[in-house]
Amino acid sequence: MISTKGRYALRVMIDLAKNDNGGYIPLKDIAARQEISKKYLEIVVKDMVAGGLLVGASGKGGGYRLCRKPEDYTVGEILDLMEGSMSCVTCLAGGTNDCPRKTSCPTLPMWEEYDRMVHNFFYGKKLSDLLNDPPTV
Amino acid sequence: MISTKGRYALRVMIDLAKNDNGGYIPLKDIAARQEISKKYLEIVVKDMVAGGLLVGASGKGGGYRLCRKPEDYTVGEILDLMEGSMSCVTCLAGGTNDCPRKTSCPTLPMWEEYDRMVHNFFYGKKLSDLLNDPPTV
DNA sequence: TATTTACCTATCATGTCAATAGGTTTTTGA
DNA sequence: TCAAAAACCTATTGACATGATAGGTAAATA
Repeated sequence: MISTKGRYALRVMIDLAKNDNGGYIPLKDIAARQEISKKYLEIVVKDMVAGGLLVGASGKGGGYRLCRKPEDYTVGEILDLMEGSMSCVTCLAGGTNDCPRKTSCPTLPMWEEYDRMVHNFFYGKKLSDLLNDPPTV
Repeated sequence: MISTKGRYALRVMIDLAKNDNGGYIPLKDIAARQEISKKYLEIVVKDMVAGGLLVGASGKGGGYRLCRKPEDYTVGEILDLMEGSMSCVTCLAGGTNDCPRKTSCPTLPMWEEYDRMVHNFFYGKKLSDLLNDPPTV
C-alpha cells in the first residue's frame, strides 16, 4: 500500500510542475492548493530535498522548485525514495534476502516476478505522464 | 506489502496440497513442517475456513483439507481473502471511491491501471503453479 | 471415556502512520 | 536596517494494525 508520503510527494511534484513560474514556490501555496496540512508537508518535502528531487530556498521569496524537467523524473524513483521499500514481502525488502527458507521456498519466484513487474510499471511512468488532466469518466 | 497472514495462508495451502493423503491433516503437523506458531496459524486457518478455502474437522483424526483441486484455486482469491484489500491506495480500497478529488486527480488513472495489473497477475496464478520445486539458482 | 483435535475470546507488545507543536535559522525586500 | 517570510529542525502524540500469546470450550473418534 502506497502511504500518504508517497502520494503527497507525487502531488507536490505535479503541483510544482503545473505551477512552474521559473522561481521558487512557497510550501504554503502548495499546501493550500492541495489541501494538505503544511506542517505535514514539511516532513515530506524535507525527504524530497534530501533525496535530490527538489531544491529548497530559505528566506523571503524562497520556496521549492523542481531541479529537472518533468520528463526526467520517473514515478518509480519518487515512490522508492518516499516509501523506503516497494517490495511486497519482507524477504525481498532489505538488500539481502536472509530468509532461511529461500532456497526451498515455493512462493519466492512468484514474489520476485511480482516485484519486477511493479518496478517496471512505476519506472516506466514519467512525471510528465501525470500532467495531463485525467479523462472525464 | 503482503502480510504474514497472506503468506502463511499460501504456505498452508501448499503444504496441504503437497501432503494430501485423502484425509484430514492436523494443524500441529502443518505448523511443525512450516515452522510457524500453531497458535497463530489457528487464527489464519480460521479465516480460511470461513472464506471457503479449507474444510476443518474436529476431534481425533480431524484436521484440515483442501475442498477443491489445486488448479481450481487462484493465488488472487487467497490473498484477497486474507489481506482484506489488495489496493495500493486508500481511495480504491473500499468498494466506493468517495475521494472528493477523484474527478480531477491526476494520479488516479495510474493507480487504477496498477490495481488492474496486480489483480490480473495474482488471479492468473493458480495454487497448482506453486507446487513444483523452485529452480535452484 | 480419554485423547485428540478444531474452535473461541481475550489480551498484549511493538511498530508505523499521519499529524501536530513549537521553535531556530536564513534570506529578502521595503 | 530590520521585520516579515520562508525553509528547516526536533520532539511528541494518538490511532491503528500487526504478529503473536494465553487459556479455555466443544466435538469426535479410536
